[in-house]
Amino acid sequence: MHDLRLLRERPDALRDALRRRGVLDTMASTVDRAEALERDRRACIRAEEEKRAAANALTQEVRRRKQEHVDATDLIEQGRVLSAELAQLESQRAAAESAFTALGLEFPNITLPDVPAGGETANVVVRSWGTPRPEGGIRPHWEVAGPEGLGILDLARGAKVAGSGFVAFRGLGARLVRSLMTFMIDLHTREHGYEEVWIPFVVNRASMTGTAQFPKFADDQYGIEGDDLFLVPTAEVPVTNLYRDEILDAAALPRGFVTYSPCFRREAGAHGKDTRGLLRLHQFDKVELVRYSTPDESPAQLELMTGHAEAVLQRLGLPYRVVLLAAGDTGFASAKTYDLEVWAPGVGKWLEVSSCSTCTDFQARRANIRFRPGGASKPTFVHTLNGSATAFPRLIATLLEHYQEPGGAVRVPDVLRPALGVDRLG
RNA sequence: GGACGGGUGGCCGAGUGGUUGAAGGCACCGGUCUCGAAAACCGGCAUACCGGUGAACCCGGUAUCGUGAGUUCGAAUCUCACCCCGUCCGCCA
Repeated sequence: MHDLRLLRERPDALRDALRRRGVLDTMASTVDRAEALERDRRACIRAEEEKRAAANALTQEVRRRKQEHVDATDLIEQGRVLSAELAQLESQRAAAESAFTALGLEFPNITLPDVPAGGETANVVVRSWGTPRPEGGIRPHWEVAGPEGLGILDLARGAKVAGSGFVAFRGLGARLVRSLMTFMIDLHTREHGYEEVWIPFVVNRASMTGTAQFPKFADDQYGIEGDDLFLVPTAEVPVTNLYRDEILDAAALPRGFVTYSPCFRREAGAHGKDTRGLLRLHQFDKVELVRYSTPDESPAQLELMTGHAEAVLQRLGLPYRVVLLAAGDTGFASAKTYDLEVWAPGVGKWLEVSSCSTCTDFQARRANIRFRPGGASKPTFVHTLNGSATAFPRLIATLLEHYQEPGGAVRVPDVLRPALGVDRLG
């Protein structure tokens, strides 16, 4: 959600932002309707407040007469009429208001000026690190990890107990997951200054709306039967909502939180696309970074946080590239996003293992997260940022492929050896 | 899940139908006093929205006492539903 005054004061700027995302055509009528509703809403407010002022004055007069023991039945009758008219206006305004608010939630964030316009093809590789390993002779991770190979990944039994898109890690595979969690959280707390948090893995509707999964992406979420609760699609939701409806201490900004969580996604509409092995799951694990910042500092904070995510890949020795997403490929809540992609020589593709975004004040408005700049002045919205650092399954896939040896064994990077207890798999 | 108690401004805490946006206290800000500080005293101290020439300042209006709905000319105060907190019971990792 933006400052909805934008709609009133600079509708062209809003239209331009939608054009850069390539959604202006589909949203044009939404903009028009929102503008009309906003006019209605304000007209209603004026009329209603005028009438209410009259009703309040009348009430005072009734009270005065009663104190003086003068008959007030005529005024009470007038009040009754006013009150009925008021109820009429109120419901009219409430209708316009809720329609307007609902529409407001449909608008994506406005991308920053340095984000290229256009769709996926306009994405820009801004830098890369390490040397991608050539594809020749490297088997895809699902072959080396499966029951015929290392036996650390059990796709069939994961599917049996839950369904396709759910996996079981076994033995050193399970231990690898646990090692990654420890490695990443330790890195971010000890070297990057993040506060570690452990959070609920289910959230309520308000939290989902705060970070903008709702209402637009409700179909992608798992809901819990009988309760108005939802499995977290990313730890960004509970962590960003930790400070919903609060005013933060300006002196404590910027600040960062790191957490582990499983992530649950229905992936509605993504069936059949890159679904082999660990490429796309309904449940996966991830270490997530969330930062709160003042508006001034947030662009630099995005660079900083992206660097923190990159550090994970560098420590693991995995070649990667940093991609600045074009406006049309940038997530709904994000104003600017860098994807981190690691080369997977077995699959022969760059795999996205991290997505680092600044949501500017978009989520902060929805979730009402503010800070008081310079002591006494009015509270303003913080900027929220989030980034995976990193997601496990695709990272495991690239580890299994990048460090694969001719016989199918896999070398373990140094940083994981202490926690894993071995220096090679197989 | 059951029973009872409770949710009032940054905090504590009065207030059971009518100048109550809300007593009092604390905290905070400004001032007087003081060499300075403390104490004391004086004053200030919510937010959002609508409008007054779409700035700042100021002025008028409206809303807000957990949330929503209802009763009433009028609701912090009465009714209902829901949410949250506490205590006890049950159940349970």
